[in-house]
Amino acid sequence: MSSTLAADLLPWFDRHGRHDLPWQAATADGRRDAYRVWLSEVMLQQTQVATVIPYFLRFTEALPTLRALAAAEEDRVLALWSGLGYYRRARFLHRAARLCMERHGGDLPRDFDALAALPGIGRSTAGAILAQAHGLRFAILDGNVKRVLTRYHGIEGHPGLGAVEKHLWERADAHTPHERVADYTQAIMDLGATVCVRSRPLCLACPLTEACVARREGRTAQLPTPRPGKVVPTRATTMLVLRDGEGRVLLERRGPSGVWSGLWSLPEAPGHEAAWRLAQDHAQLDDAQALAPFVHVFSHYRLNVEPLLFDGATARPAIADNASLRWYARDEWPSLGLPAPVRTLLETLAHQPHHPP
DNA sequence: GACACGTGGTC
DNA sequence: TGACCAAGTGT
Repeated sequence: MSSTLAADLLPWFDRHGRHDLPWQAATADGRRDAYRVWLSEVMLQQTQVATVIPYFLRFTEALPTLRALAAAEEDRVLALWSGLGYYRRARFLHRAARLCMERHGGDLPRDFDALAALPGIGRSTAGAILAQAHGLRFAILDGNVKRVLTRYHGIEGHPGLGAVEKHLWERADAHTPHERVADYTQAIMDLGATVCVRSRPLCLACPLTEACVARREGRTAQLPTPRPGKVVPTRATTMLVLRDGEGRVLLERRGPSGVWSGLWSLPEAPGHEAAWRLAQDHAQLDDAQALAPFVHVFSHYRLNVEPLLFDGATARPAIADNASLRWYARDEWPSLGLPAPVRTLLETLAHQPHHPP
């Protein structure tokens, strides 16, 4: 298929695109570091640029190369990811780095199939890495591209549906030019992020406005077709804050599956009674204090959390401090992979200690 | 194909 | 305020 989309888009990109994102820095040979491109693409999965930038800077400062990432402990990787969400991405990233050391001589492969075979790298991320780092002609199809293309072509149906997505991949591939592929993929994402935004797109500033079906037919507000709504369930849990006389808190490493997998979190129980029983397994205590309950919203359910503070606990050392259950002092918290609400809760508590009810 | 998987911003 | 969802992938 012949297309003027790329030809219309690239001049706009040269003037209005984003050219100074931290992962765009060129190496000495004018290329981009594949490791940094990979890391940025994974961090950017389902996550916006403004959120990612500080995490990216911190991560690359701590682990500047694929080799350094592969050599790092998983706990360290999760600590660097802490607060960014979708923690499985970090575990996949780490595992993939080690696979690259074993299988690919310490580099990311430049072959699409080998790249997409690595954990956490799907079709779009593999295409982005090959295009951005190596200038190879591969299409991407992320949320930005889906939004631009559904409007540009007037494509109905939720982009997450298989048939719609298949159609979009065909369009995405057809529009990908043979020259300036890295710039093109960045350009179409920039357009989606800054002009063809979800609500109130800036069509007057859009270089594609003349050929855009949604614009011509007045359907920009209806496209892309929203996700079919569904009711999210609500769950409840009691989180135990066991704190000893020195301000150390008992944390538990979560299992390999489910939410917050691999992260250090507070021990949980189904209710206050069970919480008391669990607490007494780990420490000698005299009293508990109910802290302010809060709601944490995940993508697929709401979690009502009732934190229960057991202060002045005396640890039973026979039980505590094994591989997945440890008392951690406050100055150790920054180096742990903690779920965002747990970090918030602990920091809030540390700032306001010893408040009787 | 449907669902699991985080968090924070927007309107 | 709450629904919606943002540079997706794996099961």
